[in-house]
Amino acid sequence: MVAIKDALSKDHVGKKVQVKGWIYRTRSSGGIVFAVLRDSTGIIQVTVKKGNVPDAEFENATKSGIESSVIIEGEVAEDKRAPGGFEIRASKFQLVGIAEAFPITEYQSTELLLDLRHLWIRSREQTAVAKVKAALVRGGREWFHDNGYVEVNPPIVTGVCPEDSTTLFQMKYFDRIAYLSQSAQFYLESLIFSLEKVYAITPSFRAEKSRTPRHLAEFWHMEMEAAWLDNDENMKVQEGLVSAMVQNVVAECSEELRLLKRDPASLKKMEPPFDRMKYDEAMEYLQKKGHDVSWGSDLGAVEERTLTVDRDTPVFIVNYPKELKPFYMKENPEDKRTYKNSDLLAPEGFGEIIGGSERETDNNLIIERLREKGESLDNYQWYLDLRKYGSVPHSGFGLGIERIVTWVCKLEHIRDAIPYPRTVARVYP
RNA sequence: GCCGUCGUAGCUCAGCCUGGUAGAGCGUCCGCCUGUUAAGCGGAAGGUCAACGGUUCGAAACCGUUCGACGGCGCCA
Repeated sequence: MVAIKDALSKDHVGKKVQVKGWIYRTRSSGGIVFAVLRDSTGIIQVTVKKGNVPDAEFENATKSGIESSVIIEGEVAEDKRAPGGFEIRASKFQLVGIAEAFPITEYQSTELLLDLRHLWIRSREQTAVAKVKAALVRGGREWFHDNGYVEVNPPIVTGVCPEDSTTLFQMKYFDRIAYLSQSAQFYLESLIFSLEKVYAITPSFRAEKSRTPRHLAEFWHMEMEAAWLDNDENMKVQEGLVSAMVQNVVAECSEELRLLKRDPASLKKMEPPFDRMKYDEAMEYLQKKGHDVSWGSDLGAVEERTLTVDRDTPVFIVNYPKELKPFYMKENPEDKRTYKNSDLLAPEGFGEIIGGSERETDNNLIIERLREKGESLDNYQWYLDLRKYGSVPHSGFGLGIERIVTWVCKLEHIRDAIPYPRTVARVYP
């Protein structure tokens, strides 16, 4: 058995091969059937001529529609008339599983593709995205490993979360209520006191009723937390990690990038350091560009686009006003109106992929901020404990894996960065 | 939560404004075709026009309500 990608080469010309796959396109012309065969590695045209295979097999070839699974044996030939320049001239056509009329045809609506997601994920684009995503994650894991980070497994079912409690998914947990995790941050913070440098890759859940091309209710979260790390060092970790992830895609996914129409040269530029822009500078820049913003304004989708649309590498926006960010961030001693934090925005208008900060170590400040928000301290006792027993300066961040996939694959919508996107309107299939 | 668009054949859509017996392309089925490129030619089947209510002699069309989907904003990663 030969992978289709490998059959498409001069090495195999004149040789007999066996390939297994699914029919991607098919046309017949009386005594000859042209079937384009797809496997996980690529596509190749197969020609089945009457007389070259047993009559019963030829009959099967004429009636096998798109997505029928087949095993083909035949000789590889170079032929300009074949898509891709090579074809297999079948001497055996074994129909394994005949396909009913495939519901996804030339013209498709977004709605249909979402309803038939379990079939649409067979598409070449979805396959390429899945491979790029795997390469990104593997690149990230290797970078963490090479830099002394330990992968840990925080809980998904939790009693308390770092974000706004109105956006938590509630679940019945025996005879009480629990929540699906929005972030592993607090648990990672607890683990740095022994492991010092940790990371986790987990699903995170947000019950935000967001209807945007950047939001999922369930997304994969790559989070890191490290002791003895300040916010500047935190940004160095982020740019090192993101660069390594992207470079791994460049190294391993040239075919997928071609299919996705993403120029690898544009990704090769992702090398540290990334630009840093203070929040104040971002505001000035936006005002110059005609945005109606002032100090204290949040950066919305439109603002992020303006900040990144003309860039070809990511940019950190540093030191946001406190009121725009959560309570656990470290106050910036140089401007007490702000935190020691950063958001990393992907270039070309894609926007935020990472949010990170140095963490507040002063329990009094944390308690004060929680009280201002009207939070019950009871839920946070264990978190406050972390500052009581040998507290250290530390920082961390969360990276949205589907966000980075969307950017690297140049996708129009984040839902195509995951096989089964979970959004307000979709939990099926 | 807010703003917008849409729902007609298996799929993609036209028809709606200006009410009068439901259309096209693709797919499917049948026939022809030994070099097609999501081929070509001929034929056939296929519709409770999202649902409910109203206006009207007459509603896919006009009005209302509901449901569903999609696009955008906010929130975030």
